Amino acid sequence: MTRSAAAPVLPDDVPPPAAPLVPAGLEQDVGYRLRLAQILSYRSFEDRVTGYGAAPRYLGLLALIDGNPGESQSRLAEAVGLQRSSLVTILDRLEADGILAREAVEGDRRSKAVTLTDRGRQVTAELRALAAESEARALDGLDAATRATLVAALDRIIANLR
Amino acid sequence: MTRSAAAPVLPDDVPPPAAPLVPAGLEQDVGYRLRLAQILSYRSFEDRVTGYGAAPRYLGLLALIDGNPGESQSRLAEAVGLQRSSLVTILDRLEADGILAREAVEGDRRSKAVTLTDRGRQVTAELRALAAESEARALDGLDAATRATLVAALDRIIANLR
DNA sequence: AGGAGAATGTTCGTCGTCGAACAGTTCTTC
DNA sequence: GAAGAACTGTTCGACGACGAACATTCTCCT
Repeated sequence: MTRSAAAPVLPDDVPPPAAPLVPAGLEQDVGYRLRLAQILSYRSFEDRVTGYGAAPRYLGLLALIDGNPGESQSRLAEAVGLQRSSLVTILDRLEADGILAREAVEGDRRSKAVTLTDRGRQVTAELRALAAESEARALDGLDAATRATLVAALDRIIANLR
Repeated sequence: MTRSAAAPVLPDDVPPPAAPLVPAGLEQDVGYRLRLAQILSYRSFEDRVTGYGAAPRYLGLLALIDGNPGESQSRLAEAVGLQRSSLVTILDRLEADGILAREAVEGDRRSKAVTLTDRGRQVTAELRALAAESEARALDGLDAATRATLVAALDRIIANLR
């Protein structure tokens, strides 16, 4: 990073690529990177995908319902790290869009079983493919072993904080 | 997940620990984990720290200003992954709290140089210590090599998406 | 010079998320 | 069995972040 004493030959009419700012004292902080990586990753995915309404933002939720049909709203909320109350609005919209359905569950008249519709499953599948593309860009340059370590480490963090 | 044919010996009056739900098709997805880990990590930190007003939420920003005093709002916003317009409100409050200051920069009357006050530096230092505690909990069980790989991988992801 | 274009910080309307409350239902415990 | 606690989904008010505008200032070109 230190500019060598030997002046560069080419005229630097091109400004240096604006060395990324580094937070003092958080040089090794994981939380800081976690937040930044998440914001950028999310944005890059949403910018790339259009025409699916609110679904892309909630792909994680949709995949969760897909893999665990009939689950209650409470458990879904906890699994995706959202508040029960927040989930209500989200499910309202996705239900209005014909992507999922809330059905009565026999044996407990309080809770509702959340399920994907056929259309919901199709939309989820398409979004999954787009997410995979987006993720490939994000993970470019990381070999398989590093990716595996990354996934395992994140899982451990999630488990520690749950 | 399939229940073995051999019935468990102990009476399971204790319900199974509610096996965490897994999103179908995203079993290896990094974006999903990134978001979840970030939400939980953030929440755990904010729950643990009280009495600092709005500062904890913006520790990353404060550390950034601490390490790069005099930087413009635009560059700060980009570095921390926020919108320029969002940063205005945040800086307004932190400035009102006496944590930072916006000074005129000579040579460009558009931009303003953001700096920490003495009090701001002290608050940042205290929050940094608290963040380190919180992070220790999150990273429990990960050895030094794994942590280093994690940090490097996140840095790479951030660089790829920037 | 001088005018088009870009960059800076800012305001404003919109929307998503939270947290505290609530009514209805189920569980627990005496 | 009946009352109290615990859980379900829900509503409502408060607040944060966004995106599109804007006025001001700077830069670049010819």
